[in-house]
Amino acid sequence: MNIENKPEELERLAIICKALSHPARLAILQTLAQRGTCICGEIVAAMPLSQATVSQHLKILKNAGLIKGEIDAQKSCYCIDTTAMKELRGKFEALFGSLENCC
Amino acid sequence: MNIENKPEELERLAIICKALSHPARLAILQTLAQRGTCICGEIVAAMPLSQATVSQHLKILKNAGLIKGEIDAQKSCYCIDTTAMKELRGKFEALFGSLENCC
DNA sequence: CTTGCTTATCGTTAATCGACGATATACGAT
DNA sequence: ATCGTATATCGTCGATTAACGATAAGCAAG
Repeated sequence: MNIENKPEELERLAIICKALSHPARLAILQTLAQRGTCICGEIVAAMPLSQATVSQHLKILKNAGLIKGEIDAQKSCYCIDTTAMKELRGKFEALFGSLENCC
Repeated sequence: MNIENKPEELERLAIICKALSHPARLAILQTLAQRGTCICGEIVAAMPLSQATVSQHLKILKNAGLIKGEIDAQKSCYCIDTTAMKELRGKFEALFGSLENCC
């Protein structure tokens, strides 16, 4: 009776991991986690990348469900979606929860 | 006093996540986690991919440090590297450990 | 030493990614 | 209405990825 991830769950986890697979995006998440409250283009200022590139990374993170964003006046506010974080943790748990035996 | 990941740590985490960012590789890890003891080409049999492709995925996982492999006779044995798993968990903890405030 | 089995690597192709400049869109202020 | 600011999207291009067949390498058995 294994806690087994079904193919579509692996697919979903893979999408999340892909979103996490770039240093710039991790840096964005780190910034969001530190400042907690939403940030907008401060992220652009804090990174050595063009505005277009940062916006693209933000979109990827958002599409993966890792962050939420809402438009406030002409500024955009982003923050980490804690639900996704719990989902991530849960899936990892299901995958590697019971690993003790090895070669 | 933040528990902050340095750039090179983010880089390392990104590499791990990239290795995890493909369903086939997650499936391989799942198989290894379930069977626990090392497997070799059973993985190939268990997957709808060619032997070459599976071997490539195994190499990627190994390069990322997620699995260990050793050659036994003419067969190769792989298993999950629990150290890497702990590292992964630790880095996530450092990144998202303190997230409560949101927009 | 040759055959058969297992795994790794090579070479190729199509697809996707990452970065950026150039727009486009939205909106407050003048 | 026009301007300036903030953000998103488009189009492009070089780099990387994913998949596979073909082939190489290693080894046990005959």
